[in-house]
Amino acid sequence: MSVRAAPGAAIGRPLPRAFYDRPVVEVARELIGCTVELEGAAGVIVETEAYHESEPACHAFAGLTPRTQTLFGPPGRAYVYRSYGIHALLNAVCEPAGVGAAVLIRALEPLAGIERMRARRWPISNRSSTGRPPRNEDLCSGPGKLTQALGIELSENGGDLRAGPIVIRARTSAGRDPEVVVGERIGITKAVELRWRFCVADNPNVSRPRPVKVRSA
DNA sequence: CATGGGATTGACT
DNA sequence: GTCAATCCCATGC
Repeated sequence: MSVRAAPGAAIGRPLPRAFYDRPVVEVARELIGCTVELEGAAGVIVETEAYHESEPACHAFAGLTPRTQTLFGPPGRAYVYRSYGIHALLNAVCEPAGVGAAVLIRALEPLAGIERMRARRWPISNRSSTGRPPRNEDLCSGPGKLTQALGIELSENGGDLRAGPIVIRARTSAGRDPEVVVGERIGITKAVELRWRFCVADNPNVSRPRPVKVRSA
């Protein structure tokens, strides 16, 4: 990246298409520390997983279908799909057009618009007299939670992650590189042995289960 | 057209 | 630890 964030800037410039036009596991590792934002709500990526058409856990494994069109499209777009009938999950499409691959964004550290996130995660209808507002580390600590917190809907599918509405920005040069650990992907039944999950070590916003093995990446 | 299975979460035993 | 909610879509008849 030739352009450096201005001094004091909280976040960097949007990641270029070329960033995503690379092997998906590499991109998953390097998205750690970047930021996701939508309409004033933003967070730092602390957990990702890679998916590639060559392995059966990836939706693109089934080939080009109406569902996987975005996955096989140009890199740098959002692939948003509904999971378990309830949650919208956010992915960043990677590798050249024609190759089905994406990085699942699994957890964020809330950075901006936090009260808005809390309101989305704790609507009036869900409040009981005994319940307490969710802690910050419960707002985005899972792929379904973070899309709810940011207000990401299925209509964002196919959107350009450089132009928005969802924007992913580069990590700033300020601060140390986070220590990243790798592990097996979560919630899948096929190709479970691939260690394509990347997490910031000891970050409370990472989803459960936390990686057992602590191998530095 | 009917069926079944999720890249999850939260409530409950 | 178990389990249901609920929608999209892939698959098969």
